Amino acid sequence: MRLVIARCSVDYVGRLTAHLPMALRLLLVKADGSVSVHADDRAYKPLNWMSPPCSTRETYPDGAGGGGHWTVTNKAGEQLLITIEEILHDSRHDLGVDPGLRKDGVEAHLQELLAEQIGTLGDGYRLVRREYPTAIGPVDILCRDAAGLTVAVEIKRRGEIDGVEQLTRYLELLNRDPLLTPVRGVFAAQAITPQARVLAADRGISCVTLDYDALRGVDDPSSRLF
Amino acid sequence: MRLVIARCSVDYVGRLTAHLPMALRLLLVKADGSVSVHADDRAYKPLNWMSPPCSTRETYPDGAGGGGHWTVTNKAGEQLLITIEEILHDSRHDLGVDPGLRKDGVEAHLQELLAEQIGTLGDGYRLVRREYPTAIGPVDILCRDAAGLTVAVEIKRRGEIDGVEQLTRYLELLNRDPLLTPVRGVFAAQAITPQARVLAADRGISCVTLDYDALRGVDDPSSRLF
DNA sequence: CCGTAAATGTCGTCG
DNA sequence: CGACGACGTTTACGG
Repeated sequence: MRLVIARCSVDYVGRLTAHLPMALRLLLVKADGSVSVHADDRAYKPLNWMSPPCSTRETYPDGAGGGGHWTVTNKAGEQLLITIEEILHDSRHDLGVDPGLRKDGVEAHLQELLAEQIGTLGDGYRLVRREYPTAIGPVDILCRDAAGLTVAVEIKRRGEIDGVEQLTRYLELLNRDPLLTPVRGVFAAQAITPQARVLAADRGISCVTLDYDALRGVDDPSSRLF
Repeated sequence: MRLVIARCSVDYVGRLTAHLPMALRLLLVKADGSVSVHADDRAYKPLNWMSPPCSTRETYPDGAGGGGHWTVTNKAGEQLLITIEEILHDSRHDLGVDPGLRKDGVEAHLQELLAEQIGTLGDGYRLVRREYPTAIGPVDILCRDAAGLTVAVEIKRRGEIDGVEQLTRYLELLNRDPLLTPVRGVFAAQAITPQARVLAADRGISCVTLDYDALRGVDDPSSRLF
């Protein structure tokens, strides 16, 4: 990883054109060749960047002390042009390969847990399958209730209006299948906004709030007392 | 801006829980107090971060040379806990305020171009107006076809399912206006996904792919030969 | 590699 | 402050 603090201007020509006037910024060059330009605010987003794979050509017409140009190019022909007036800091550091991030609490995990414990939705529920395919995308969970009627479940971490819309589209399609219809909808999330509840009720979709810790608790062997 | 290269492990507890095992990484502390943790790959996204506003508490129990803890907290109570084993580099740089990015547009430009060249949609089409107002927001373009029937156009750079939903809502409203009904829908984008096409067809909405260069070419004076 | 959905999305704007 | 839509979205996952 190379860290450069420099007075520079930046031009990006690619999916759009963008320009940064001359100012002091951090140039971050990573081991994969990627380049990002950071201002002194906003944690997440660089002002400008080039994602890997890409390559950089550096030129310093007036020698090592003077200004220079970096031209960063990728396969698609997108370009990041960095014009450097002055370099205030330039250091390199070998970090090695990162062991990577372990996440807990995402939607995929919720889906796994609910599929394993489909009885959470009601007694006698049986799983048909996860990621049940339709022409407009997979339904999170398809199952049958105690009466044998089909139920489509959409799972979100946060239940908002667009999730209800998504489930509505699936239900419309699924209900055209004579082998499945009538298909009922269940909207399951850790938290559901009032707006989403109103829309769901209007569409005849029932809402279920999921207790992540409870679902995980039943599943996690380490939490069992016996 | 403060740049720290350190052997560290990181735990995030907030909207989810995440853990990074001990490894060499870049810690980037910006003037707004934000903190991000970068590995030596990927230009855009840090491994972990805390967005501003947030505050950091640093403790070094064994003195300046030894390991330490950074606890970064925000208003919502989310926490980023950084355990530092060793610091290899630590520098501060005053960058000042950035003049900011100038972008040269995408979707707005597409809309202008298509409005100017509404005949792209078919012979005899006439523009009624851009940004035609409705109760739930403006329709990108309203026009009439050769037969004088009303057509609502939704324009996206990338045509996906959300765009079809948006246009559907507009059509529902517009068709309640006795002066306009029947209103037909056209979904126009540089590229349209298969599932968006399926949904559009299902809703009786036609799809048009836009050639940005061709639209611009007709418009751009610099490309004219005479 | 393409298509689709999730994201600690982030970041504007507008009510 | 919350909802909505755009983003050079980026990123992960499945066929």
